[in-house]
Amino acid sequence: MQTQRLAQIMQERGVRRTPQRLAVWRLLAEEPGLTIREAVRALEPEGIGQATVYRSVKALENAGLLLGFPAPRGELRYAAVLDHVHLLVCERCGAVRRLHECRLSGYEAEVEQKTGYRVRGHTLVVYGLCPRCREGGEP
Amino acid sequence: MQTQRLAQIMQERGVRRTPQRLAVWRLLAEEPGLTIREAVRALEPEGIGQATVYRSVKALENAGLLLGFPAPRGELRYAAVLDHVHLLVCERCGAVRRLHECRLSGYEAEVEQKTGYRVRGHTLVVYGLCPRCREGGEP
DNA sequence: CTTGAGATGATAAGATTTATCAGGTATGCA
DNA sequence: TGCATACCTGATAAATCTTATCATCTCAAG
Repeated sequence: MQTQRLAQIMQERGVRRTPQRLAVWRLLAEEPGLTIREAVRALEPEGIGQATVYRSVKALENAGLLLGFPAPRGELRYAAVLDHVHLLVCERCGAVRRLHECRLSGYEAEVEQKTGYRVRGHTLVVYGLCPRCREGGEP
Repeated sequence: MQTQRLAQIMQERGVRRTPQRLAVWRLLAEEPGLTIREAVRALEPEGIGQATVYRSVKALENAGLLLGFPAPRGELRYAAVLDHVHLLVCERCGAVRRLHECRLSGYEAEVEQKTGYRVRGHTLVVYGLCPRCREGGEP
């Protein structure tokens, strides 16, 4: 289970491990692509307060355990991650897949060269239509 | 001037060309990396209503003329774009540069192959420290 | 087990975003 | 060019979302 690695990373990065934070992370691992508000509603029945959800998302994102990405309608949606991944998002239904390959380190080095920036990381989101939505008629 | 190309693209994509939308785009071209709210405040003196700014940002983003990206503190920030570009964002001062090279079409094809998704595009944001912030001076 | 820094929940306060509607204006066509 | 109309705008109100506050609780280091 990934729970072990999650615990390890939280430990390493000095992020306190509370049941609420674990619940937030798990929700966004099982259902990636929710907004914070949607997460608030999903966790309400478990007795987790909305302020806590907001704070947890920030803490986890800070620790690199959640990834935010812009979705249609100007929404900011989140997905749980452990390692560096790229996201593949369906523009129609919002389904999110993680892509575990990254060959952009060469690109990063090149950007450093050309710009003088110190590069620390990147976020790549690929947009398209998932197999199911590809088939389906118009939205 | 890019204004010509901008007009052309708006025409092509059926986005109505109003003074307000042009103002929003120009602001985010000169000062990329603003939140919508910051844009609202910047355009208030010009007599552009807040609702209009919100609507314009959505219309322009939809037409691929603005790019949204997640910034620290959970903010969604925007930059004006004409073509497909990658963004280079300074984590400390928020400076935004556009990178006009993209060699990810091969990657997109590969993702299509492997996942069955129909890929329509991608967003790549590289994070780091700009030369000035690298030194340690304040933003 | 003890202890203290930091997290939580409830609620209030504040900020952002959207809805509504009367009036205005870009754009296609004659 | 001038017209008609579909779409846009500004103002304001209403709805949502986000943060602040504070008393209490709990994780985790020793």
